[in-house]
Amino acid sequence: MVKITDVARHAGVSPSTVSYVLSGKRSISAETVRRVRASIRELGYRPHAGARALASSRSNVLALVIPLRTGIHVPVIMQFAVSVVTTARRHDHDVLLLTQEEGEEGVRRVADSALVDAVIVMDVQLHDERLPMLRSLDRPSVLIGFPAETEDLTCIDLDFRAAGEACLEHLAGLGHRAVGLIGSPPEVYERGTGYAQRTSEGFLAAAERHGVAGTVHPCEATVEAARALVDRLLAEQPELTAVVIHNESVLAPLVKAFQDAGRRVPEDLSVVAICPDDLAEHAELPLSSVAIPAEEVGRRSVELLMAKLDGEEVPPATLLPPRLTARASTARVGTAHAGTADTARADTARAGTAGTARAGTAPAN
Amino acid sequence: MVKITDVARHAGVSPSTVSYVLSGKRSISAETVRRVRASIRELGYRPHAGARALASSRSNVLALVIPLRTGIHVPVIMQFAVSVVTTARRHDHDVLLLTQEEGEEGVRRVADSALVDAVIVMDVQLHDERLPMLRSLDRPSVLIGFPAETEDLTCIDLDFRAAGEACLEHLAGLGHRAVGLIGSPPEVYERGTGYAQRTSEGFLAAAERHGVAGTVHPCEATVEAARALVDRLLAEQPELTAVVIHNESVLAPLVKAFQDAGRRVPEDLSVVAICPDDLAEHAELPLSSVAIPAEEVGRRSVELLMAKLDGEEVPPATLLPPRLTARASTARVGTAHAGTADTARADTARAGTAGTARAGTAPAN
DNA sequence: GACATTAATCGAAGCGCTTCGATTTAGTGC
DNA sequence: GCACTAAATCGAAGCGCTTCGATTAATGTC
Repeated sequence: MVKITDVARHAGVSPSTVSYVLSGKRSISAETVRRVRASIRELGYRPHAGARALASSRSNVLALVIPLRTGIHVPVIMQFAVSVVTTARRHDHDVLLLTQEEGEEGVRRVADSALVDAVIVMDVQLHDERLPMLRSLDRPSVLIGFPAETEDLTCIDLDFRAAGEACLEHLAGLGHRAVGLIGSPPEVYERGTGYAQRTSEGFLAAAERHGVAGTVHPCEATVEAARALVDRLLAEQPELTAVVIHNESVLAPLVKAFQDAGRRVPEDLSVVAICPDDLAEHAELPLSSVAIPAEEVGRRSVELLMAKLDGEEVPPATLLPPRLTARASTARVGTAHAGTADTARADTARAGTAGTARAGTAPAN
Repeated sequence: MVKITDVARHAGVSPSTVSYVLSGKRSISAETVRRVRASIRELGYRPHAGARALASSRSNVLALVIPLRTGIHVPVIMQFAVSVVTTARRHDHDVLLLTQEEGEEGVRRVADSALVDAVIVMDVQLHDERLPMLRSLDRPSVLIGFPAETEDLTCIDLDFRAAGEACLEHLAGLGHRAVGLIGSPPEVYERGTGYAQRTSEGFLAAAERHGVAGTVHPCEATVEAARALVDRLLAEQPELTAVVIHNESVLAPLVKAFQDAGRRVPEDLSVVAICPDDLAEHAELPLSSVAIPAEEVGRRSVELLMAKLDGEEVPPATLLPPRLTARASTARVGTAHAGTADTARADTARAGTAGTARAGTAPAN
C-alpha cells in the first residue's frame, strides 16, 4: 500500500506538505503542488480512509436510513437514494445504507462510532420514536418529512398541504364541485405519517374555501382494494366528477376501475395524481399530476447536511412548493355533456360541501 | 467521547484487555469480561470506527454497487439491497452504497482507500468493463450475475438457463406445442446481460428437446410496446397457446392485452412469469411463475464475501436452482376446447419448431 | 539596512485502536 | 518439588493520517 510518506519522499517534500496539497488548508507553492500531484498520480496513492477519519475526526460518510414499511412506493425511495448518493459524491462524501430494521440503535451506532459524519432519515412519522435520539446525537441530521414537533431539527419535504390544495384548486378551477381524495393505505394514516395527513388537510381546507365537497378515502395497495373502493365511491357518491389520487401503487388500477365502470377520463371524471412525474407521464393516459420531487429532496437534504457540517446555519424547515402539470386526465366539468346534468351535479355537490369539509380535517383513524 | 482507555481505567484493566474482551482474540477470565462489559455499558463506549480500521486494517464495511440502467425492475434491486444490508449486519458489517454512475472509479476508490473490505457488484454484463478492475483489487468481491468469463471471480445468481427450461418444461408437460418467450427490452440483450440471454438459451434448448416451437421476443418496458407486441404475436403466431414472460415491468399489461384480445387465461393461453414471487402471487390473476430469489441472492452473496474475508475457499459459481410455482395462469392445452383445433395447433407448432429452435440460440442483437 | 510580515515548508505529536511479545501466575506431570 | 505449559494480563509499538507550532526564506516598510 502506498502511503503519504511514500508520496512525500517521491516528491521530495514532507508528509505534511502532501497533506496540505490534498486538503488545501495551507498555501503551497504552485511548483510543489505540481510535483506532489504528479507523485500521487504516478504512485497511485489513495489516502487511507480510516487513518484520515481518525486524524481529522471526519469520515466523509453520510448515513441514509431507508424505510422498509408497507404502503411506500419503492421506486420513489430508490430515486431518492440515488439522488442522495450522487449529491454526496459531488461533495466528496460516501453514503452508508441503513434500514429501519435495526431501529434507532443502528443510527446511534454509526454516529457514535464516528463511522458517519451526519445522518439522513427518511419516512419520518408525526411522532417518530427516533426524534429524541436524533436530537441527542452529536452529529447533524436531516429528516425527510415533518414530525409534529420540529424544534432543533432540520426537515425537508414536498409541501404536501400545498400539494393537496393545488390539486383541489386545479379541479375547482375546472368547475368541479365534488372531489374525492384517494390516499394511502389506512395504516399509513394510523401510524401518523405526516405527508398523508397534511395532503388531506390541505385538500379539505381548499375544498372548504372553494365551496367544493371534498372527501378523503384511504386505499389499500392492492388491485382488489382499488376496485372495491371505486365501486363504493360510485355507489355512495355518484356526484363525484373528479378524484385526486395520492397512492402510486394503485394509480393505474384505480383509473382502470373507473373506466371499466363506464366513467370516461377526463370527460366524465377528472383525475389528478400526486406521484413521481415519470409515472404520470408514462401512464396509459398521461395524468395531470403534482410531482413528487424525489431527486430534489435527495439533493437538497445532502446540501443541507453539508452546510451544517460546515457550521453554517440552515433553515429548520424546507417545504418544496408543489408543481402541478396539467395533462390529459383533467378537463372542465361538463365538457362532453349537456348543461342540466352538470348543474344538478354541482348543486348536489355544494349542498354536501359544508358538511363534509367541516366534519373533519383528517380521515378517521 | 469515551475511549478505550476510559473503559480500561473504569474497569481496572489495561486497554489491551478491553480490546481482547471485545474481539475475543485472547482468553480473558470470566470475571474480567464481566467487569469490562459492565464498564462499557455504563460509560456507553463505542469503539471509534476509523481508529479500529486503521489498527486492524478491517473497516467492517462492504460496498454494494447498484445498477441505474433502464430495463431493470427497481423493486427487485431494493429487495436485494435490503437483504444485503440485513445479512451484513448479522455479520457485524455495514454497507456502503455506490451507484454505477461513478463507473469503476468508485469501486476502486473505496477499495483502495480501505473504506470497504469487500465489494458486491450487481447487474454484471457478459463482457463487463469492470472485470479487470475487480480482478486487480486487493479485496474480495462477489458478482451478482455471470459474465462470459468467470475465472478468478465469485459469481452468484438464479440459474436463468434452468429457469427458462423449467418454464418451457412446465408448459410442455401441459401439452403446449408452441410457446413464446417475452423477454427484456432489446437494449438489455444488446448490452449483453447474461440473465436475459441465458433464459432464452435454456428456453430454446428445452423447446428443441421437447419438440416445442419456441420463439423469443424482446419487449420494451412500456404499456404501448406490450400491446403492440401482443398484437403482432397474435397475428403472426396464432398457433401460440402459451407464453413465458420475463419482464416485470410489463407483466400486467401483457396479460391484460392478451385478455383484451379475447384470449382467456389460462383456458386459451397459459402464462408463466419469471419474476419475484410476490408480484406473481398478488397479480389480478395469480400467475404460475419461477421466483427471482432476490432475498436469497443478497444473503448468500454476503455470506460468500464473509467466507472469503475469513480466508476460506468458496465456490466460484453459485447457481440457484429455479423454483416454479404453478398458479392459476397455466392449464393443460385444450382444457376448454374441442380436440380438433388443438391437434391442428400442435401440428403447426411441431412443423415450426425445428426451424425456430435451430435458427438461433439468442435473439437478434 | 534593521525590522516586521507574509508565504512556504517541516517536524513532531497525537488521533484511538489492535496486536505482539513479555510477564506473571496457576496448573500439570512425574 | 522442579521444569514446563497454559491462562490471563500488561505495556508499548505502530497503523497512516492531520494539524499545530516552529523555522526559514522572501518581501515590504520607513
